[in-house]
Amino acid sequence: MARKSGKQKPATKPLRDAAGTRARILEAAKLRFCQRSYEQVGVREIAADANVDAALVNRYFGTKEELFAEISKGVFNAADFIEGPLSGVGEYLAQRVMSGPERVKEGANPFEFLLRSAASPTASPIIAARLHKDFVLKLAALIGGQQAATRAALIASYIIGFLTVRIALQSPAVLPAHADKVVALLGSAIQAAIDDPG
Amino acid sequence: MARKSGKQKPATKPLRDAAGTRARILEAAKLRFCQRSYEQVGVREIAADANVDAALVNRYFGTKEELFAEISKGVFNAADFIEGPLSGVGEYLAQRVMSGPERVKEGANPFEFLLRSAASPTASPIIAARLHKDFVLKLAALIGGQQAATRAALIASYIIGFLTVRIALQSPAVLPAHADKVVALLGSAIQAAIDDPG
DNA sequence: AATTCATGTCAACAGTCGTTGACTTATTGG
DNA sequence: CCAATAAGTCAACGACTGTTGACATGAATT
Repeated sequence: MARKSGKQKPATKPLRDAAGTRARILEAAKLRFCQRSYEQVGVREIAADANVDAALVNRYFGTKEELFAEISKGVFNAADFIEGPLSGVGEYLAQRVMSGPERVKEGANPFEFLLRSAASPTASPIIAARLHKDFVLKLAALIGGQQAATRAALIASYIIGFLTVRIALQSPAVLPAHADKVVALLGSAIQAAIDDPG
Repeated sequence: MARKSGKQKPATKPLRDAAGTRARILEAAKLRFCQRSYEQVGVREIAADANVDAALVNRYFGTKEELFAEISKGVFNAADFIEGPLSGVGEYLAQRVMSGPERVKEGANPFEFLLRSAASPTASPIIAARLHKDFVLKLAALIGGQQAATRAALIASYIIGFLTVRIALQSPAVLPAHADKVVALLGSAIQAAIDDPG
């Protein structure tokens, strides 16, 4: 019953699947880079999570830096954050950011990925380019108006700062108990940057 | 003329001055920790800046972590940030943060020190405790009202996020050319957290 | 002046890191 | 069925790190 007898797809899954292991390495690395900084995530650690040898990581991606750059490509997705009319985006983003940490599923919060390695000399230029191209400019196009990129960057900075205080520093002043106040203030700050006439 | 002949103070400065070298190490370390993260600042590097041997650093401060903790004691000073009536604090802080990076003199921006090592597993608990005790709680006492600590932590998060985008990521969207817009939006966001009735 | 103690220097240990080359094993094509 | 190639493993290199103990040298006290 459990054994498939179909002829098209191989019944016995191949012990060696390049695309599969490559995907496993990518997934394991993404999770790790969302937890710790670029320097503090080791290739041996990533390899162990993906159940492969450490040498395979370099074999597939060249260097650790290239692996990081590969992951950063798919991390930011402005469309995933902005949906619906612009009027309620501030509160929506604030709520989503406030209730963030427990949602560590397949997606893996882009801003968590960012803030972990924002201070890394190797990783920060890579991250900065992604933030600008894949978030700031896209969000700027959505909100429009004068100096839209500057306003969009400010929105990104609000989110990054809050997640730094909440996740990295684990400040007791922004626990879930204070979610209402946080969402109200952070949400209106974001909304102010969106609605600003320029 | 140049040589002092007083008897009280030694005219020839001693080649070996424990307090002096200790201070030089502390100063050199503070500057380095404001530039890079805890892990990426080496004790040999600090020692070279202070013109001493690397072993002396451990001799004076025990471990690198204890040295970091020692520095973090004097970094935050809420009174240094908040001055005058509360009505103009938002814009004042925003302006100060916007024109920050070039002011790398003796003071060394506390938030620069913070954001560099916010993602370090070793340093972040130390920093988090200082931020809470020496900034959030003190600022909360100043602004008053309900949930003052939460509002103060939000103010800290705005500053941290902006400096992360501005200094660590060097975003082209928040260059000095856009200072007016940045100060207006960031300033009113901070002011909103201050004036909030609770 | 001689001894004692603080101050500074040197070399080395033990560990981790990214990376690489040689080797083994499985899969596929002829 | 055998050879060729892809996929995976293993061990090791070289460079770095924080830390420590033994040693040298300055200053200060008796």
